[in-house]
Amino acid sequence: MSQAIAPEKNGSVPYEQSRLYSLRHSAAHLMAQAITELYPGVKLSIGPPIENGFYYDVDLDEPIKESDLTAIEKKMKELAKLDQAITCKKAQDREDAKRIILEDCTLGQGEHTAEYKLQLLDAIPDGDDIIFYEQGRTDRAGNKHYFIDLCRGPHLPTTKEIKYFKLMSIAGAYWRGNVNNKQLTRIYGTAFETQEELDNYLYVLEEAKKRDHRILGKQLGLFMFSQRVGSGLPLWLPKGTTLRETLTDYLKKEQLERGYQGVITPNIASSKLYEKSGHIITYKDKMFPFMEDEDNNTFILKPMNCPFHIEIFANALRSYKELPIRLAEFGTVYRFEQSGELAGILRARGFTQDDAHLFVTPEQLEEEFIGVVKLTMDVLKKLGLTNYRARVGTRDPNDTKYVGGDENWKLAQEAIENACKSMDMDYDVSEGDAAFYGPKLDLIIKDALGREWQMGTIQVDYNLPERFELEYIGEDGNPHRPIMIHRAPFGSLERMIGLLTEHYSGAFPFWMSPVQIAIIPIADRHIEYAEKLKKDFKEYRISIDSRRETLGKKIRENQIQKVPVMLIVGDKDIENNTVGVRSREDGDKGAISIDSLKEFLESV
RNA sequence: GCCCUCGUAGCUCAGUGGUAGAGCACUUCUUUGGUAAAGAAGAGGUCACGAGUUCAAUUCUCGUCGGGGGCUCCA
Repeated sequence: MSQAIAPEKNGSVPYEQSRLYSLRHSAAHLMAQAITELYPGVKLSIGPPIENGFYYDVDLDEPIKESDLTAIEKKMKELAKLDQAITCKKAQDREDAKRIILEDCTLGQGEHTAEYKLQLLDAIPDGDDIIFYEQGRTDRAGNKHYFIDLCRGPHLPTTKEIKYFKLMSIAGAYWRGNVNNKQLTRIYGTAFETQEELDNYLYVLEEAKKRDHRILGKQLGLFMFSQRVGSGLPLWLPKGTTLRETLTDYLKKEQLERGYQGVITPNIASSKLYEKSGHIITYKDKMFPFMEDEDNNTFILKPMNCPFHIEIFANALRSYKELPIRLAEFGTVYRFEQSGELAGILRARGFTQDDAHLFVTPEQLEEEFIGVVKLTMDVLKKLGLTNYRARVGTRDPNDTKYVGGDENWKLAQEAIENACKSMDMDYDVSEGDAAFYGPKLDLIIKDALGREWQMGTIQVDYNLPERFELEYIGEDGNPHRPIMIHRAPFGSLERMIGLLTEHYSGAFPFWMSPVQIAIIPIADRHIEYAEKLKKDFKEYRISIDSRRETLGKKIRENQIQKVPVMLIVGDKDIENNTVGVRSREDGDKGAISIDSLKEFLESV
C-alpha cells in the first residue's frame, strides 16, 4: 500500500503534529522491534509515518514474503500489550551517539546491523540534538524485550496505545532513494486510533479501487490492452475514441480562438534531429530501439514533438511581426517506459500529447506565458477539475543532465515565477523537477488511490532555440533569438481521460459523455418513433437500444453504462408526442413534450 | 529494471496432485414489456506460455510473457 486517499485531519492540527502521526511513528518502531526479534541480524534503516500509515525499510538476509506479515503483526500485538514505556534519550555528543548506536541499537545482534544508522548519524548536521527513543519490558515468562532507535520523535508514551494497525504490503526501496544503492525491503503498514477508523480506511480503499480507470475503462468500453499488441500500448474502443475526439475538438476550438495554428508532423525522424536537440544524450535508453535503413541512416520513433515544430519555425526567415507563432499538434509519441512504471493509460508507452510550441520575443514572454496559464486553467475548469496543485520545477544544480547556460535558466525561472505571482497563483517550488532544457510549471492532481499525476505543463525554454540557432529579424533589422514556450494543458489525452474517468467514476458530464442519450423503445413498434427522435436531435450523441429485452433490463444496463439521459418511448408517447425522461442522477422524471425536451437537454 | 503479488470461459470469480464449475454475456425458442436483471434450452476453457518433479500437474518447482502494489524514472 502506498500513500492513499486523503490525509487524516485531526481538527485544525497539522498531520505532522497530530497524535495520529505519533501513533504511526510508534507503530513503525513497534514493527521494527518485532522484526528484530523475529529476524535477528536484520539491519534497520528508516521508518517514518506517511500520509496514510507508516513504513520501515529493513535489510534482511533472507527475502520475506507477504504471508510473513501475519507473524510480524502477531509479534507486534504481543509487544504492544507489554505496555512498554517509550522514552526519549538525548546523546551527549556525536561520540556518545555513535556508542549508543553500536552498543544499544544493535541489540546484541552484531555491529554490522548498525550500518545504516551510522550513515544516518553522519547526515545529522553538527549542533543538532541527537535523539533516541527506547522501549522495553520483561514479560511474564521472564524474557527481556528492548528496542532503541535513532529518531527525532515524537512518540506515544507507551506501546499499549498502539492497538489498531495492519501491515499492508512489501516493496523494494533503494537506500536513500538511489538506484545505485542496495535495495532494501520496505514494509508498509497503517494504524488508526480506533477499529472503526481502520475498518473505514480499508473500506474506502476498496471503494476507491472500483473507481480505478482500468476497471471503468473496461466496463464502459473506453479502451483496452492486448498482450499481442504489447505492454503500455492502449487500443481505443469506439466509445473511448468518441470521448477523446470530444476533448480534442473542444481544445482545438479554444486554441483556434487564441491564435494557434495546427501542424502535423511524422511519427519517426532521423536520429540527427535528436542529436541536435540533445534528447539522445539524455534519453537514449528511454527511447524505443532505433531503426536503421540500408544506408545506415538511423531513425527514431518520436518521443516528443518539439524538434519538429522547431524545424517548422526554422523553415522560413521570420520577422518580429509574425511573432508570437503558436504551433499546435495532437502529437503521438512513444517512450520506452520501464515495465514497472506503466499504469494503465495514466502512464503508457504510446500516447498523444496536446502539444504546442510558442515562439516569442523576450518582450512577449510574460504575456504569452500568462496566456498559456489562462488557457490551461480554463481547460481544467471546463473539464471540472479543480482539486489540483501547481508546482514550479527547477534545476538541480548538482545534476549534469541539464543543457544551457546559467543565465538562460535564471531568466526562464524568473519568467515563470513572475507570471505566477502576477496571476496570484499558489505554487510550490520543486528542485530537480525541471525539463532538461528549461524550468516548468506543472499542474498536479491525485488519482482514485491518492497518487499524484502531472497533467498540464508549461515550460519556458531559452536553450533549444540556441541549440537550433533559431532567429527572427527584429524591428532593428538585426537577427534575434526567440524564446520557446512548450505547453500541454491536458498533458496527454490518455492520462487526462484516465484521470477524468476516476474523477467522475465514469459518470462524465453530459457534454463529454460518449453516449449522451439512450433512446429506449419499449417494444418493436416504437423503434420508428425512436429513430425519428434521433434524427430530430442529431446534434447529440444518441444510441437507440432496440434490443428485444425488457424495459427494466435496458434501463439497468444503460444506467450501468452511465448514460446521462435515457428517453423511454412507448404507445402513450407516440399518441401524445412525448418522451419519458430518465436522468442518470435523478431517475424517472416522467413524460414531457418534445418541445420541453429541447429545453431540458440544454439545461443538462 | 528491482522487491512483493496475481494470471481458471468474453466478463466477474469459485475450486482441486487423478485433465474443471457458478453468475452475467453469447446462440436458439417462448415472451412485445412503462422506469435498475422475463423464462427455457444450448454452446463455450490445452486452467497465460514453456520446462521440470511425479504413475499422474490447472494444482508443486523453475523460467518466460502479461496484470497489480511499491522503488527508481517520467523530455
